[in-house]
Formats: sequence, structure tokens, C-alpha cells
Amino acid sequence: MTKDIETTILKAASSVFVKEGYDGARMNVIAEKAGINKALLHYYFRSKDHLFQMVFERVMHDFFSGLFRDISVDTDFRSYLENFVTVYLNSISKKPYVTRFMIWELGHGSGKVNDLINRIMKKWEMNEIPVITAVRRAVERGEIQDIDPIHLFISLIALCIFPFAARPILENKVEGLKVLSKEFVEARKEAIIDLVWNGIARPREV
Amino acid sequence: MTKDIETTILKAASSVFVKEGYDGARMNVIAEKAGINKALLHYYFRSKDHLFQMVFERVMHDFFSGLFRDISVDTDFRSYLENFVTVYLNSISKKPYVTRFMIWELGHGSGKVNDLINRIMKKWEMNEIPVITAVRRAVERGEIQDIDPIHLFISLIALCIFPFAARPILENKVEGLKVLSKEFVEARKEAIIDLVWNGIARPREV
DNA sequence: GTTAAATTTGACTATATGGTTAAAGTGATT
DNA sequence: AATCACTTTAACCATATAGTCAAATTTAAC
Repeated sequence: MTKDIETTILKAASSVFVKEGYDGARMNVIAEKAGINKALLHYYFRSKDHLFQMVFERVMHDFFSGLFRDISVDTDFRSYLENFVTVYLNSISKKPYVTRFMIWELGHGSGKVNDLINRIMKKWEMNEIPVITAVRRAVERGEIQDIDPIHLFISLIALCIFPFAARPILENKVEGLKVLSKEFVEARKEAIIDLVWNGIARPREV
Repeated sequence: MTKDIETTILKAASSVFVKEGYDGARMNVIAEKAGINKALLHYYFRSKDHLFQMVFERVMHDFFSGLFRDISVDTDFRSYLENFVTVYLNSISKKPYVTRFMIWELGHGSGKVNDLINRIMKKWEMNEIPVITAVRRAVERGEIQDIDPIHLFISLIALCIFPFAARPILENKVEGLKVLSKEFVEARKEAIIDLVWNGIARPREV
């Protein structure tokens, strides 16, 4: 039952890394949590670095490959937008620890995430980020205004991921806000789609 | 010249903490950079923790108090929006290391930032985040649609800060993108204001 | 110019922690 | 039951690094 103990370790390591960060994580804590001792940890995963690599890879690959699969549909842009936002928010709210890893990465040069994204894109034979392609096409088709695809791409990701990344601050400052609650996530979907599609200027509404 | 050497140390510490993060930073490197030795560092700033606290406080207080001052104007919402985006992007692009500290904080419970924001708000006698107030009023005045102020607040911050936070990833994936360049910052301002105000839907444009 | 206080240093300590090792246990295969 | 590979452990090691300290040096006060 080698497979079993390895996944046990990976899960234990995952939870510790998410909670404490890479530097904060202690190998003996991980071992303890996995019900084994430190030497065994090094027997299965050569080093802390290597173990982290495995955990990180597993979590991120899982997340991104699912995401890339689900947003690569070719429809009219309004539907694309709705699908993108829904998929992104569902994914991230189901696995909020992904943002923890993202944040850790951003503080450490982001090499791993960049590699990972490049690998996935190569595997799926994309030579451009799908959102950017979708925006470009929508503009060409005249479905939406002449928007810079890169800025819209940045904006979409920002609108989706930010509440989860900044959760500790938001929940402290906004009374009663629960970012991970189903209510918030649903409201957020609508808010984003509405904002992006319609803006806030008054006239359009009546 | 005590004051002088203290600020010298703070600057050196600041640059090291920004580059290496708290855990990555080494006291002897900071000392070296400040042109003194380790013992002196502890003579002036009791401990690493304490030193970091000082640096963090200085940087963040500087940033936030400037920001809060400059966005607390009461005008029509279109002007408010333009001013907010301009001020935010100018501030953050001038001091990109602030995002590093933010990111560090997000990975460590965010207690310090929360305290700081609370302190500043108390000092300025705010009992609500100014953006939220501004949105609420604009809705009441009928200047903009009936938007949830909290979501718009979240969206605005997200749109502004995200490119700087995710800079390493964005610059890797988007050929030639230089987030800190004047051109990008200016383009970003326009993109945000335009998106928020008008959305992307086709009809309005002609 | 002597004394005292503040400042500065090199050398040291304590400790946390990632990693190693040698020996022992376990179980399948013959 | 002997062999052999795989698994597990307790005890140990090496090292990085925050923090200390007693002595030396500079500065200020009289």
C-alpha cells in the first residue's frame, strides 16, 4: 500500500503548507500529521523542496487543467463571459487553498506557476491565453466594442480572483461578509457579469 | 546622528525585506547593506520581528494615509471614479514594493494591515470605507445604476491592484508587457474607467 | 584631560530544523 | 526457513542564523 501512504503524506503536507506557507511549514509537523516520522518523509520525498514541489504541482495542475478545459469553448461572447465567470468562481471557491499557493508563488518569483501554465498550454496546443483569443474574436465579429483584449483579460481574472485572495482583509473590513459562502459567490458572479457587460453608467437601464 | 543611521537601517531593511520576504531576509545582509554589523542592528531594533514591524508600518502607513487622503473627495461619481483610479494607479506604480508587503501580509493572516487600516480610518473619523460611501451616495442621487456598493468597491480595488500583484505572471505570459511602464499604467487607467463606466456590450457605442 | 555615557565591534552562544544513517522489522518469493 | 527487497525507526549530525556580551572606541560634559 505504498500509494496509500504517499497520498496520505501529500494530503498532510498540503494542509500544512497551505496553513503555514513554505517557510513556516515544519517537516516533523507534516510527518506527525501523516502518522509517520521524519526519516520516512525523506524516504518517500527526498527533501522539503521536493515534497513541496509535488504538493504544489498536484494542486495547481489539478486546478489549472480543469479551468483551461472548461473555459475553452467557442460561443458568442456573452455566453463565454457567463461561462468563464461561473467556472472560475466555482473552481476557486471550491478550492480556496489554491489562492494561498498563488500568493506564495507571487512572493517567490512565480517560476513554478509560469512553468506550469506553459506546460499546460503546450499540452493543449494553445499559443495564446484562451480568454485573449476569445476577446479578440468577439471584437472582430463586432459582438463587443473595440476593447484591448489584454486589459479585458487582466480585468476578468482580477474581478474573479481578488475577493478570494484578499479575503482576510475584506472580511475584516466588511461587516458580515463571508467570501466563501454560496450567497456571496453567486452574487459575485452576477456582479461581475453585469459590470463587465453593462458598466455602471445610468442611461442604459430603463 | 542617530536619526540618520536609523533611517539608513530602515531603508536597507526595507529593500531586503521587499526582495527576500520576511523569512528570506537575513539580519546580517541587512546590517551589511546598512554598513554596520549585526549587533548594532539589535542595538537599534530589538529583534528581526521588531525591525520588520517598523519597516512595515512606515511603508504601509505612508501608502495608505496618502491614498485615503486623496480619494476622500465628494464630487459626481464619474469624477470620483476617474480620480480614484488615477490616484490608486499612480500610488501603486510609484511604490510597487507595497504590493510585496500586501502579498506577504495576505499569507500571514493580514492582522497588521487590518490594524493599520482601522487606525487610519479612526484617525480620519471614517466609519465606512470611503469608496463604499461614494457609491452608495451616487446610487441614491441616481447618478449610476442600482449597484451593490460592496461589489463595486471590491471590483475597483481588484481592477487597480491586480496587475501589480500578479506582475511576474502577467509579464511572463504576455509578450512585451511592462506593468510598471508609464504607457501601461496610463492605458490601464483608461481601460478601467471605460470598463466600469460603460461595460463592453456593443449597442451603446455609435 | 578626566570621567562618564553612548556607540560600535568581533567573537561567541543557543537553538531550531532539514537532513542522514545504521540497524531493525516486515513480508513476499523461492 | 533462507533470501532479499522494501519499509520503518530512534538517534544523530550539520548548519544556518537570530540573538548576546564584554570589551573597545568614540563622543560629550565638566
